[in-house]
Amino acid sequence: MRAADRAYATVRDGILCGTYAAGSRLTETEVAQTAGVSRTPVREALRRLHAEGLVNFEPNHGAVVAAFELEDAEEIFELRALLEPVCARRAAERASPDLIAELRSLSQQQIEESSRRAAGHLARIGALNDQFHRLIQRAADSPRLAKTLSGLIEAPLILRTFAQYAPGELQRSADQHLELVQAIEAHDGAWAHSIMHAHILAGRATYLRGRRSR
Amino acid sequence: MRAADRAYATVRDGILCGTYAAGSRLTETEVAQTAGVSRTPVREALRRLHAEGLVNFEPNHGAVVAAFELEDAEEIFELRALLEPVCARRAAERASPDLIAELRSLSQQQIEESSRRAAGHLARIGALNDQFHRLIQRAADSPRLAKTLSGLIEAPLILRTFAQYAPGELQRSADQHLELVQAIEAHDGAWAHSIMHAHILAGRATYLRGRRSR
DNA sequence: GACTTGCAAATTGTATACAACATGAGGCTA
DNA sequence: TAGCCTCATGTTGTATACAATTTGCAAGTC
Repeated sequence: MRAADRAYATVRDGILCGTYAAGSRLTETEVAQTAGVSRTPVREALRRLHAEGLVNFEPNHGAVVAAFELEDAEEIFELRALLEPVCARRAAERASPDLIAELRSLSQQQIEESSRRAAGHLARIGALNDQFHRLIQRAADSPRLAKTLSGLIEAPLILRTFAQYAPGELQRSADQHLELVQAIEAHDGAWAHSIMHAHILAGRATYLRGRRSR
Repeated sequence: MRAADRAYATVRDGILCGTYAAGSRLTETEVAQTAGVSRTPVREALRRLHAEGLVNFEPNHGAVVAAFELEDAEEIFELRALLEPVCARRAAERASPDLIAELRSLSQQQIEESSRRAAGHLARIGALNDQFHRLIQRAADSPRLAKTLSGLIEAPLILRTFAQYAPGELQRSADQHLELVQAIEAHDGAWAHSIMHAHILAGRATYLRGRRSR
């Protein structure tokens, strides 16, 4: 693994896990020591994270961990509600049987986890959810769409902290994934578009409710 | 100006002007010598250009200038047709009188240039067009939307080479800009959305026709 | 004659040393 | 005492030296 990748992973994980709090400074030297590399690859990693919106640069003051306000969350959900349905429609028009099978498997695992609710099910569901959405992106076969969305998917990993699922919401989310698989299998772009749109808006509502209750 | 910025500008201009042809390699040493800086800022510049989609990295083989195929153009127009209308709608809901005045000024200059057709009018119109679209983005006040679109606006600067305007198309484009200003001034989001959508699709048609005629 | 293996050149990746710049504290002066 | 100036410190920005990896070519062998 390249040193730049190690530095990138170190900082990214630190941000997503909350080790690096929003607003805290990331000096190159400190990150370099933490990751066990020199400053050069650290600079590359920080620039990459900046491009992804996870850190900001204050001029001549280095990098700070990006803070996500309510406004940012609204913006992110608005863009996802716009782009992911298009992704789903393209996926419905293009997906191969193999890929559909994989999607189905993911959504069925998610349904199981959602009904069993065994220890650590939230983390596992989160991972399954990510995999599902990324697979849809791959099926959409649009590099620029995928790149745009990846910057919007990263952030929710932070936002997720806020999500407090009401009874039934986990189940609904999993059910929507399954319905999306059916729409894609039927190569029905409009159906896929609609259900994905509803899915994102439902997620938005869950997030906002969770946030208000703090 | 920082060395990294100089390196960035050097390569970017080279790509947009066609000095660096699509597919050609960009070795760090060569770029460093051309820009008159060391390799370190060149690396940063190339990474930035990669994030913007203007260059690609072949593993352990350095950077190559990105090539834009018909497929890429289709993808870019599809995304612009999706995002720029939303931008216009947001602008209509938010724009200040000052900003509207600026937009009006730009579109009127464009109308003049389009009817006079003096020497070099195509270049000037291109610049005015860019300014106009970027100003709409600023009015939309959505950093992530702007960032996403900037990566899609860069590419058309290359694609523009293909554009061959039929008589009246320049005039129509300028007229659409003016109508957009009116929609924004009326704070009519739906109107702004519609006219921008038509505007992008018209641009797409012009591009595709120009491309086919080669 | 074709394939493999080893070497050399070139290029990227990394580390470190140095320069420039901004910042903040402390003392000096009015 | 308030304001300003100076200097020390820390951080980023840049250059360069070095390491590691790859690629193409050539020579040797089967």
